[in-house]
Amino acid sequence: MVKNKSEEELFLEKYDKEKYEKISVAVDLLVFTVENDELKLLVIKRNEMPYKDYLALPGVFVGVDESLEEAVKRGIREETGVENIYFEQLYTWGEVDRDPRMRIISVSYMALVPLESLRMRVGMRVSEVLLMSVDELLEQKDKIGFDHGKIIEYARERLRNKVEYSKIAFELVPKEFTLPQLQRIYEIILGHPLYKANFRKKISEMICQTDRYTSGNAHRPSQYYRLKE
Amino acid sequence: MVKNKSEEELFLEKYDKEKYEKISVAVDLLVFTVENDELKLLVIKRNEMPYKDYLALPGVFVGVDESLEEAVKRGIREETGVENIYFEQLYTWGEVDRDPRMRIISVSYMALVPLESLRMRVGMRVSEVLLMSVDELLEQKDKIGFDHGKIIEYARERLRNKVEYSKIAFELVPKEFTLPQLQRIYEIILGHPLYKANFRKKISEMICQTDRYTSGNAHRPSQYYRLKE
DNA sequence: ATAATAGTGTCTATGAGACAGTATAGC
DNA sequence: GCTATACTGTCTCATAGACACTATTAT
Repeated sequence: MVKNKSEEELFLEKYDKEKYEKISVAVDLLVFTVENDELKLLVIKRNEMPYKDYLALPGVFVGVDESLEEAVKRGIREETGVENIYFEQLYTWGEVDRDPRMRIISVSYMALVPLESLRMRVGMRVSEVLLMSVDELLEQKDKIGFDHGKIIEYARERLRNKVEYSKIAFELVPKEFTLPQLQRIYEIILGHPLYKANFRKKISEMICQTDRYTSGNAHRPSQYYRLKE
Repeated sequence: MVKNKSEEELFLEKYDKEKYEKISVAVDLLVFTVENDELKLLVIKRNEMPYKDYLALPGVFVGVDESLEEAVKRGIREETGVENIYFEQLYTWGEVDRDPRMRIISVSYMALVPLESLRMRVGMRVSEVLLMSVDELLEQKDKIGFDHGKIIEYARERLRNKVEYSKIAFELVPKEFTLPQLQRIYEIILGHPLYKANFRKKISEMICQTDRYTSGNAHRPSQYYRLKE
């Protein structure tokens, strides 16, 4: 008796045969920070083929006994030395030919870290890690390897959107911050200036005062705040 | 005589083990539709261990030579018989123990299909596919296998959010639809009634009239519209 | 005419945006 | 007092929400 195989059955046969050729899974990291009034991203300069001398996102392969989040934490630790920073999943990229060496599906994660935390770890790095302006990066996408240019664009867009309706920007300032400082972060991410009074009204319910003030500047000092709760 | 294993032997053991233990990648499908004034989801009743007799999301493994999107299209075709429906990536789930058989990372995709398109394909299905109310499903999460209950909640939340700021609800009605019909879709997804006049103002710039009207009802007929562009 | 649903006009409260004003430090 | 930046008050306009009203079909 001839039985028609379902597509799934046929697929599983093929799948079994190609077991040795299975898909690799990686996490790609988009570590953002703000430096010199610019949004910057942690990238590496590749010193191997493929895409030798191109820029690329740092990333690690996901181990069989490792969750995606564990892989992300490990990757962040390896590339920056910092721990316990904010991150969130962005998108999963699965085109067949996105890596010429082999089939790699990559789950991208965006991490935000205040420059101060990153600075503490400067010099610890082994491989060639750079902080580059996101605007400049996206102006010369031909220097970015793999599909990472597209991923960076996606992340920047997500960051812009999320700044508007979430508290994500607070991840880019120290625990205590001034409002002009925070406003600068918003403006840099959004790419346009904001009105002081409106900005303060908008975030007023998210913050609470401290009794500390800036000092040493030839103008009125500004008060330090912290995130509420 | 006890013989130490050669390096070659050890390597082969390790290689073999890793070969077998690599990560598998699947796509899980959340096919939503609206039936009888309820938001419904396509689920399957499992007839195998693990989670035999539990409900679960349909899904397929991603082939080595297949993109994520190709896998999704294949899965949707296999489970519903329909083609060319809207879908978008939701989230990627990567806990180590989420499937007791083996390490599977699953990329979840949400698909929306008007009931009319689904109806055309009813009876084509092989395995046991059900259309179940999302509310009822989430009230009895203990009957849902794997981490799929969590995934369904995530998807429902995303759908709710996205209805508010996108044109996603139009994917659940036929190409030509009446405004009361569309409003009903919005209300079902959001879970609360809307004011007619406000609803119409809000979507007025997304739609354009046709010259067709409903007929045969004992009340004023309603006009058919279509999505602009 | 009535019942039932389709469709519209408009008042109000809320919030975003724009701008002008006041406050306080170092020099 | 001057300069530079911090901080605040308030007007306007667009929009979301609430509600009352009119319109059109079959019976």
